[in-house]
Amino acid sequence: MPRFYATTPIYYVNDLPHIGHIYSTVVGDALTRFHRLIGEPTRFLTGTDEHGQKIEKAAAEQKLSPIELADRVVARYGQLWKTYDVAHDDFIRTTEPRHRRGVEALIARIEAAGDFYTAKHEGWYCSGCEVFYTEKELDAEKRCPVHGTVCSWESEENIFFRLSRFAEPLLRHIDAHPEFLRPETRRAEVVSFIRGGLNDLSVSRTKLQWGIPFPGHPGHVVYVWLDALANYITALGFGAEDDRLYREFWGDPASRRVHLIGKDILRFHAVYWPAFLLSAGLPLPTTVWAHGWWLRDGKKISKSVGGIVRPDELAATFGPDAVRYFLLREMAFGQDASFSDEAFLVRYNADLANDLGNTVSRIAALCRQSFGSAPTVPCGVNDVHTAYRPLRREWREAMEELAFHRALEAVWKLLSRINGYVVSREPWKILKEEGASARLQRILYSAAEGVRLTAVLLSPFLPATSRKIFATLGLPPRDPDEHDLRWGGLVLGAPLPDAPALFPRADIKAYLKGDQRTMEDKSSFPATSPKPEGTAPAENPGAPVETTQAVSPAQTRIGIDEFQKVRLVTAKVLSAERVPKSTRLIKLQVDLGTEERQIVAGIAARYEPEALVGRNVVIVANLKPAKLMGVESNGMVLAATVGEAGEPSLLEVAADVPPGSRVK
RNA sequence: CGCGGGGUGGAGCAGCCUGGUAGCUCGUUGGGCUCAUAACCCAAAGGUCGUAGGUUCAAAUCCUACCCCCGCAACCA
Repeated sequence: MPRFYATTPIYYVNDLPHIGHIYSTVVGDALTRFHRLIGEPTRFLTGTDEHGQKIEKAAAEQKLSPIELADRVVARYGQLWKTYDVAHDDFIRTTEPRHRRGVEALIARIEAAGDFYTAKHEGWYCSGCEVFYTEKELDAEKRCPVHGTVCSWESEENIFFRLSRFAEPLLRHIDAHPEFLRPETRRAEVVSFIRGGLNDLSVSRTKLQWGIPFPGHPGHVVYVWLDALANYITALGFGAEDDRLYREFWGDPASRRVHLIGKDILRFHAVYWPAFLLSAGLPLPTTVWAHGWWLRDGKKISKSVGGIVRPDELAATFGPDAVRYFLLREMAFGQDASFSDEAFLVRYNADLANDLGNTVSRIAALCRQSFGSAPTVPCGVNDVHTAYRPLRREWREAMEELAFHRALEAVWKLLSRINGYVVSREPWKILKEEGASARLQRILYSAAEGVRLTAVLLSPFLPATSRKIFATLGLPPRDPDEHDLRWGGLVLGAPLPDAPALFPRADIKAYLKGDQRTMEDKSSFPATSPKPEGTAPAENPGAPVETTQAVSPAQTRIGIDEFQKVRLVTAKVLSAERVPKSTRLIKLQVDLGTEERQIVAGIAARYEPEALVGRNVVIVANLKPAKLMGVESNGMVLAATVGEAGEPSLLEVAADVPPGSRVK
């Protein structure tokens, strides 16, 4: 029996979980639940990445040791996966001894293959990415392409991995295994990246302590990605005395090994990781599946606007299964999708309340009214049964392609057939006319059995709901197995408990209105904590969408002394012009009374330069100078940011206030 | 030539890899049903599949060029 192994990225613990993490994990959960359901020995792994500079830093900022910080975030993940009914078989932390042993074993093999060498490494280093960039990859200002922060020229003695050796083997592998990189567009991306040439990769660091000591090289710590990627096999016991799981789920050529990742970490999984494995002489993953990103209302959330909490709130109000459903149904797996409250609510009502919930309660009620129990006469030939088989195939084929949205569509077709069947047979009329006849028994058996099968097909996606439906039909509420996929699993004459509605209809208008209020309430205090320096959403493993869910609990107030460090003064705009080629920036000359200075402000979206001249504004006077688009800015003009788009609205000061007046 | 995504009935999307009657959901209209969560069922209206070429017996799908929109970054100090 072929084995199936799926992994999520391991999540970086400098940040609390957000919808991207939830998505990757729910996808992995649905996928592995499916494989378990069809009877394959299956393993699902998730975990956390706990080493690296950023963690050291983030921990220091919160006055914690790195491991304390990690423990906290891990606990949070634990709760979250429990809430979302995630049935992972293992949770790996890169700080665990078993992981370290495995990494050491992996490194030993690469070492033995002769793919490490030591050299002095100089280059442009981004502390955010923990990566050296080539001249070519940076712009004229030497800014990191991911973070946009300026990289520094660093020099250190490093251990290098001969990545360059693997360009050809990788291309050959990709070519020979169409299923290796999915979807197709990602594959093309990787091929062109490899064709562009691979540089050897520095795989050790001497600047930090928080990592796995590099074997045989005191003072060196293993590069976080080499460390992190190895989790996929260390969690299976690679390098341990008992490596049975490794041999079964990874070492066996017949096993399927699927990495689910966000498209932002494609390069690491499609190039570096396979290269490490090739060097070590180990099997490669069968598939690296890069999914898209969740966008908020069609756009990524602006950093300065502070985003709005959703998944948490929606899960609390409508249940985690509703969120799972939305995530899996709404995204065409592989592409980007948009998360909006309205879309969520529409799906919730139409699919979950009307189609699924109503059908379940409708059939259960019919049975209860007719027989006071489940039907007592089975039926093997009917429209529902006829519809079921092809739909089950459709469901299964979609799942094999990880097309969750299509698999769910197939399930909903079944629901539709059940409803159609019931309407055409009008069991309520039969009950009046002939009572609980054998005919009525057969009809309701067909419908109820259809509902049971719906619950089975649904179990990978909505495990809790599936169990509830089982209970409603008088069956033991458990996770189904492959035998349950066959027609005829209903228990005849089972007592039917009174069951509350699975998904009570939502009043969309009321919700959206009430929501507006909570949004405003929330914005009245700072919802986002300052991000660790150099951190951008894009570098988190998983699909990064920022929500304030990723907020640290520290909403500390500051003392007056701290506030007074900021020198706010009024100023009069002398002249204003657009910064060439820029869409948002305006260059201002302002009069501070005692001096004149140049400030660049990102307000062009709302203000015409001409309209600014002569205006009194409030500025931060003691801000470090910065260059924006090559133009120097010596201060910051204060403006309110309005709405999700963050439109600027300048602070007004009465015309008779002289320039240079202190604001406090 | 910065990177990426997209342009398919009123809205939101799938289909494109592996050419062969254009599909789903919501909405609209008409009808049915009254068991069920004002739910469910049936039917109808509604589409130059961004544009122009090309390949082909056949193109939403493959190729070429172009247009437009969006995200990211460059530019929120």
